[in-house]
Amino acid sequence: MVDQVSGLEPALRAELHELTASLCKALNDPKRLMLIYALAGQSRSVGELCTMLETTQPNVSQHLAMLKERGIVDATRRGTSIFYSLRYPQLVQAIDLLRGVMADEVGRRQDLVSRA
Amino acid sequence: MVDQVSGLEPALRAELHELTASLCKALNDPKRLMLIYALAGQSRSVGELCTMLETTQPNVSQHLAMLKERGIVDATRRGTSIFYSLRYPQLVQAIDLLRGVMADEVGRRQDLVSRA
DNA sequence: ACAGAGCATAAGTGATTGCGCATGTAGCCA
DNA sequence: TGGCTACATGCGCAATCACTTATGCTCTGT
Repeated sequence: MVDQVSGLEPALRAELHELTASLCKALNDPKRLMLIYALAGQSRSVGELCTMLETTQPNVSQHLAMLKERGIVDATRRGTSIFYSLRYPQLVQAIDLLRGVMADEVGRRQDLVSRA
Repeated sequence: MVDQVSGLEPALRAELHELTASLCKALNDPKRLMLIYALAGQSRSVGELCTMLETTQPNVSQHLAMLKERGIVDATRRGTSIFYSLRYPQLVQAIDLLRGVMADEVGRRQDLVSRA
């Protein structure tokens, strides 16, 4: 896929990077990542998510609204509650891959420290 | 890995999400994504990157500094130039995975539009 | 030592972000 | 209908962001 990207017109390539950056922007907040992992495998109501994240209800709703805008998450009403679910479960795998890179880097830094 | 995450103490889990979010923050800018893809497979000088990104030299330097802080990128001096390279080539694969999710979502939205 | 090339850094600015607080809205039950 | 629960939304604030302009630093060649 890298070769496909480098073969694109600069304008198209920039647009693609813009889209990808928009997705990454949804992932650049710890609480949103917690939300995504909380929704991995099962849908949950806003109240449940508030308890899990230990934060206020408006705060959770705002983050959920952003994830919904980007199509990352789906909302369904059941009674008075609204249940959210992940639209793309593969997203969790992608984040895990990023986390793997991060783990390597953390290990490298600890090596540097212990060697000092 | 999801199960490993969900088995962690809440505090540790939050810290891990903080680290991952820090990495995502490095990816949430189109120009930084372009930098990463420009460095995929070969190292490049700041001047080269300025030409490729069509932006000013301080701008590129600032983005590179941020990527370097997070250990995403390495810098080596050769003469008067400084060459940057990707420290974790797997990062590109991870971004490609994210891009795949994005492509699915774009297709879904186009379906919605054409159906209206 | 000096001039210039290549890059980093500092300061200032407008725009965006996450958050708390207050309020609005939709469904359930008496 | 009224009141309650569950959630969404609007507003204001402090913090952060990306960018431009100006300046500093580090090498190389003379």
